[in-house]
Amino acid sequence: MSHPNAKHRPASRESSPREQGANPWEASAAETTVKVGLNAAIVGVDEDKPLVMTVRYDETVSNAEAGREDQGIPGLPFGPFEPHRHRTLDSGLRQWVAEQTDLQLGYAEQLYTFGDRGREFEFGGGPRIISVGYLALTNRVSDDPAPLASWEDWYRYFPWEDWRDTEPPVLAEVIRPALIRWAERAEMGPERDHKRERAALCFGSDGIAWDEEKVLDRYELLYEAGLVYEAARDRGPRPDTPERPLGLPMRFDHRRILATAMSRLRGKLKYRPVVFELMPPTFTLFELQRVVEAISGVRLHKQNFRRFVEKSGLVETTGDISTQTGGRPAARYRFRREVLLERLSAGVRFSATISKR
Amino acid sequence: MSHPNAKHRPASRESSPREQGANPWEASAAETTVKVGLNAAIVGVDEDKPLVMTVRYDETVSNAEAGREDQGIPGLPFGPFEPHRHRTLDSGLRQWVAEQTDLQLGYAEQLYTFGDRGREFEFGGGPRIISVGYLALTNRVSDDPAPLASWEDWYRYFPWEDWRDTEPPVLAEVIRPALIRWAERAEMGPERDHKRERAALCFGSDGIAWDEEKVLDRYELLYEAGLVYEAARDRGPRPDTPERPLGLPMRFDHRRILATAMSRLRGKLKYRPVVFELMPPTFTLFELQRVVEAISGVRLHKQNFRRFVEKSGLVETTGDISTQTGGRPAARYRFRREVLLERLSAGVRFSATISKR
DNA sequence: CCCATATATGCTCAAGTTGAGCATAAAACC
DNA sequence: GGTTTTATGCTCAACTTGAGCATATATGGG
Repeated sequence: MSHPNAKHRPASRESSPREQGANPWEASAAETTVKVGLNAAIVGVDEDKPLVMTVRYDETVSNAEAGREDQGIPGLPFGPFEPHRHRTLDSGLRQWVAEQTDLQLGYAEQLYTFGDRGREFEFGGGPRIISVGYLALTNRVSDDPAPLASWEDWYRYFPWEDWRDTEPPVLAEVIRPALIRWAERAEMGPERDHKRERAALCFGSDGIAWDEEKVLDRYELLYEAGLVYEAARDRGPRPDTPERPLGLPMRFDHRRILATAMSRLRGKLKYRPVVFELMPPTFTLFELQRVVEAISGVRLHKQNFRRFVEKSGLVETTGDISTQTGGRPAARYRFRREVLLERLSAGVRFSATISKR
Repeated sequence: MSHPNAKHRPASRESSPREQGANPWEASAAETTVKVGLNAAIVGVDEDKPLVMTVRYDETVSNAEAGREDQGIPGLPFGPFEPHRHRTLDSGLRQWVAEQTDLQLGYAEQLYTFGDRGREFEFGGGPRIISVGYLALTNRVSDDPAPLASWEDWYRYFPWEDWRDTEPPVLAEVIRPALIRWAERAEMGPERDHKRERAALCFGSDGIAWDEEKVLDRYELLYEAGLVYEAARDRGPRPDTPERPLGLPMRFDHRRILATAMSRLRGKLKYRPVVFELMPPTFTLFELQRVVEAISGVRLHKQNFRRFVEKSGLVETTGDISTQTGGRPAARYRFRREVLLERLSAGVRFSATISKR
């Protein structure tokens, strides 16, 4: 049985063990040498559009490491960790981002380290590549980025993740039917049941609610079922590859890293005051709500949202009012940066409501 | 101002940038080559003792990479990732653990990837080493481990983390006074205030409650203040190095990885059903509570704990009763593994109470 | 100027959750 | 049989959450 929190896999001996008590570092250098890629999912919000920074390359990339079919497909800012040039992983990431996007990162946190990137790096014979993914947040979305860099609406890559107005039609029209076929291709019995259940858990259905935090699980399921471009790219055409693959693709495993970032951010929003990294210095409560909704992809109950935010102690009014709201003017607030040092630091709690606020 | 959730650091140009649009992988191999260490914090519980698997080495380790002063000091099971031998990071970890401890890992999750290990690896001139830390959970604590491996009470490494009976005396006797001196060594003004506040936040004090999840923050503060062995080992003696350093040391950065594991596990306990990985197939509710208390280091309210667990749907009774409890016999339960597939999956919620149950 | 329409903001209410403790049950030990 | 120990049932007040009603104050059109 699979485990949603972690992998249960018997430790098969892939080659012969060493003798007890040896120093594991004594293995020869050639066997232990790898390259480490640093990848940034940089997130911002413009009005009600969640944005991710992408980079395209002007040269034609031809070596095996760069992915054979990825020319022209944009990706996240990234570059190799260079031990002699970078003091830490973190600072290496910041340098690459600055060079490629002209953005000076503020908030950045490590997401995950991926060791298996499908198969695209297994030929070419060069050293194995490992990706360290980061999530970065910024409010500088109107600065001009470098020529090859640009902000993109993240729902272009994940159209099934935006439930703010309605359930995305692609779910009923494409995804759920394709996942049913995917399950049917397994032989009848526990495996088929398990696949069906997994699909229902990830994408919701009769009785199972949509969980906006499961972005990564959903992407990985679509990849496994061969419904995203990257699956065919990495493993050859699949039985059910649709004519119009789901969402826009990215280079390498960058869409997976973005999915990881979205999951983490949607989760963290609820228990840490991270939204404010995405806000301008002052804002109205409704602007704050729109940003939370943009990130989480669901609508919130307005009065309860303000009740929560006001009670939390995370913000204070500036005294100004904003009259550009289209209705009664709204009070402007600022984030109380001091609370980052207080024990109370809660995040922005919310629970989804059925459209309409 | 520091940020408790992530690092805010300006991206200083540590060396000259490349031209726009270049393929970052084209940097020469020598500049981008590193070694990756896989490290496992394997956790189990015996009665009410939280255990971590440690390994000692019988040979004298002499090369710079292994840490100059670490001979004889035990550490976590670890070994380098070997691309030709290991299919994934995960499977590499499992192999090393099997070889060094004779344990077949079940649940394992990645914790964090550390790129800067203090300074102990900066000389020697070999390739830079990066550590990927994992948290693993097991209930096989009574199996005999390999000769050089052994289970140790994790509070031997973190004596200030066990609040089950009383506030650990070392806090009032050693830690808090030393941290006050550490803050005083900063010049008067915002920096000193900030240090004082950070100490109070980490270790609690007037009005600020103990937060059992901040294990890593506390360890890092003690390291910075020079109060743990590893600080003197990595950076030379500090002004305030105590005669009796705090807790037992570990090799390399292994105590930091263990602290990360403890933080993650204490947090995750509350929202994912991970405790059950530490339990035998059947157990009484009080046995379950003792394990949660062992891990979290705080006492829980017994009636409320059972109310929560029963309501959660995570367990079902087996029909058996356990008569070895010292009092009225207790019903035995088993974990309903099915719930790992259900949407409801909550963790084990609790909040600390002031000793006494 | 008045009205329709927007958004902002205050307030209530029922249902559920949480923290704490009282009370009783059923073993073991003497 | 009484004491001790743990198990388990139950209550109660305080607080939180989800939902919606009502009022306030802008804007724009006639």
